[in-house]
Amino acid sequence: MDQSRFEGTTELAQACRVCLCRDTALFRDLSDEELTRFGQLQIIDVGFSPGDILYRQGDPGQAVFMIRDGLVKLEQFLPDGSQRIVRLVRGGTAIALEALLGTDCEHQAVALRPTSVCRLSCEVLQRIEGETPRLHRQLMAFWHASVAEADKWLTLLSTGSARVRVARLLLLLSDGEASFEMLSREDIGAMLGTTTETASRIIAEFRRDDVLRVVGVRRFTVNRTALMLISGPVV
Amino acid sequence: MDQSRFEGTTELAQACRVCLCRDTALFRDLSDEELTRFGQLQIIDVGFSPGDILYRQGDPGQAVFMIRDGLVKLEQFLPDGSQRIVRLVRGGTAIALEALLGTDCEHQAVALRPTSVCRLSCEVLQRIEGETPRLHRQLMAFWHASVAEADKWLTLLSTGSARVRVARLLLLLSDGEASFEMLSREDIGAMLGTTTETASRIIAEFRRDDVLRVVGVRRFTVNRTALMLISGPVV
DNA sequence: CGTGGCCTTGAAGTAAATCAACACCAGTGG
DNA sequence: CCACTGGTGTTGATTTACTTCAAGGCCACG
Repeated sequence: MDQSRFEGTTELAQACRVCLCRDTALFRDLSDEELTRFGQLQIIDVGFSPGDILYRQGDPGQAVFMIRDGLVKLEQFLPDGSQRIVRLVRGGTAIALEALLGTDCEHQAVALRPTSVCRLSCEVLQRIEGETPRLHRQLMAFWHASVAEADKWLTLLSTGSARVRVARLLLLLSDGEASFEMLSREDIGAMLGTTTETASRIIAEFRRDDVLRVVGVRRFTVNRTALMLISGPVV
Repeated sequence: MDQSRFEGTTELAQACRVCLCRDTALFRDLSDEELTRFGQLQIIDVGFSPGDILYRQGDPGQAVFMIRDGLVKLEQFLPDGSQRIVRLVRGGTAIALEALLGTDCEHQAVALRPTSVCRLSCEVLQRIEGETPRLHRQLMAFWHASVAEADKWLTLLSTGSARVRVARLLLLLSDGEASFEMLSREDIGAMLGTTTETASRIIAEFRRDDVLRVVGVRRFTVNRTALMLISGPVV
């Protein structure tokens, strides 16, 4: 928030035309004419550093956030103060969609890596939505992605032994890339529903067994086939 | 499926006008005129008995199901054959929403109690959607409900000790009603990510401690204050 | 050169899985 | 009617997995 690296409303039709959003996201289906028209509206480009809070649980929902690049955790707090990370989101994801329904924010969103975001004010989105039904399909796709991701976390990251769950998480984190930046043990615990100690122990074990290899500060490569063996008793 | 108790396409504008859907659900915002118009379309009223499968994971998504009454579990299978119940849904919920996006069914839906359902074919819904933007808001509300429920399950039913999770589940199951019908220990295990034995042991313990009381075959009443004490170290 | 934050590790205790047996009941067929 | 069966729930004994509590290491940072 306070540590935002850049922020502005400058010529957004222009910005969106070139930015990632154009290809992957919300306005993909809009014509150039429409884009130009909406460009006048309040769409704000924001940057966050690791640890920055995009919004807090219970905040009035006034905007949807379109992640352009980076990594963000969505966490929920229980009445007793404990917390659980319910999802990680990367570039191409829309979060705080509940704002469109006038609901308060249901999660706290915290950047885990340097992250750039489009902040789309709700009123604007609702206006656009009324005018261009094509946006609906896109919005539905984002809703769908949220549900699918939530279900995936439940089945993959909350089922089975801690060892299996860590393996599955590492597979997800390392997906596609050659190496990846490890998260804090505390976050891993909060994602898997374990203590930080068990997360640490299992990761240490994976390193000893050469399933994980250190390639830099907090950077690792994984042995995907080994992880798949651990994660799924595929018989 | 084969055990459907009733099924038909009879005068649906009429049916919807009187059925629960009218008040709680998808077409709540439509005018009578619109309802009549859509009544000609393919909306099928189906009944299921406990154990019946509404649809299977991987089925081509051709329809959205609006639960009118009853109880349905949504489960996902892991490659190794194990499974996890990701949500329970009751009357007033829409499921298989992913069908609207042309995706295959992501869950298997199984009735746990006698259940009545409106089956809304996708093409129809999409056509209606194009004509009446008001339906969007309603659809978004259903998407939102799915995400919110999924997140709730993750935070409440997959976090903490088995005892705490069982307590939270019982609070959810008994919500509002004086007594409720207990689910099989196997299903409870599949919801909480435990074995059936631990589910059984904890429920037996709750009975011994008078937190649960038997009031009929598979029917129980709960001591909600006791459960709340167990479920949340609310300090 | 401390200091604080994160990670690791150990030892001990506890919670849950596992394996196995049995009770209970509804349904089935003698 | 009884004996048999399969499904579901309960319970016990044992092993294993995880938490808890505690200590110490490592490293970035002031």
